[in-house]
Amino acid sequence: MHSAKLTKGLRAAGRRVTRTREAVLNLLERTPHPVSVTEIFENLQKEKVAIDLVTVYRTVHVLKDLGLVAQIDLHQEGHARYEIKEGRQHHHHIRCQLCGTIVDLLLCPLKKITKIIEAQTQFIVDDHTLEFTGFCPKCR
Amino acid sequence: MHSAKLTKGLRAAGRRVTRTREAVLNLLERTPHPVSVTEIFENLQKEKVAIDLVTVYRTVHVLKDLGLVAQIDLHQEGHARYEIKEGRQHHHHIRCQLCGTIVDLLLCPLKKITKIIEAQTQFIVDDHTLEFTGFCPKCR
DNA sequence: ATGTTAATTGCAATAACCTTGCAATAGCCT
DNA sequence: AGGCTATTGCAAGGTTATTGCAATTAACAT
Repeated sequence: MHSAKLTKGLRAAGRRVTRTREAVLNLLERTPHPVSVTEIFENLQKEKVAIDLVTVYRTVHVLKDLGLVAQIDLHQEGHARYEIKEGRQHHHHIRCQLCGTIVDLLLCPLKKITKIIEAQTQFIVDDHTLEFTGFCPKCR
Repeated sequence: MHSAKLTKGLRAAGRRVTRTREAVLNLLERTPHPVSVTEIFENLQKEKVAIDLVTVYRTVHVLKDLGLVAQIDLHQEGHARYEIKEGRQHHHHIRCQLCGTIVDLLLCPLKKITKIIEAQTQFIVDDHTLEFTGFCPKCR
């Protein structure tokens, strides 16, 4: 219910540990898939946590800057999602085109590919995004 | 300067061949990287093609529905891009984090992976998106 | 504990991107 | 050429995200 990483990170950045930051991070820790700002806001409201939507936007930015949370932009969704980074290995997602269910993929086939791309393009590769879409077991 | 595919596709869908649709498709055919709606609009204005921004939005939707154009959503850009599909093989992109340059990648390592993912998740995989980010030769 | 200082919050307003409603325009068919 | 109706331009509206500012509150010193 209380994150040492959060306190440490905020302090190191000259920022403050607040109720809202703990509430948002805690919600993300309990949520097993990437969630939108609106979903964070609505879920906190259900739990009677008083927070403004704007504060949620600002908070996910702070958590992202601290490296505690990752921003996930799924194809054609029109809004960002966020998921906890701490304690999770690098992974990608697959999303159902019909019901919107998002499932984690625990493999990433791109480590070897990166070197090939660097040789081909003369870029230094820093990051990548990968997403699959299709039909989930219920909708197929 | 005139696309048979466009005429054929539009007719088949009970739609009309118009000056603006030809102008947008033609611009995309001449542009070697994915462009935003605003870029399409500005480039056409430079070429003295009279067209409204709203019409550009509507036109890229039509071209996408016809399968002539692909929508590309790059990570954290906040707007869609579009590129010509006709005559181009399946590919992905790498984008420079500093100057924004987008370069095509002519390889796709995901065909084999798809089967593994289908076995793992019980999804039927329909599509995927892949994007690399990093630093281009000029900015590295 | 209490006061001081500055980061944070909530609210309203604004921005960016995209869509919709509707009258005027212009393809397309006969 | 004339008529039907898809398309366009303009204005308005929608959604997601950001910014300005006064009120609040965390953090620190006394």
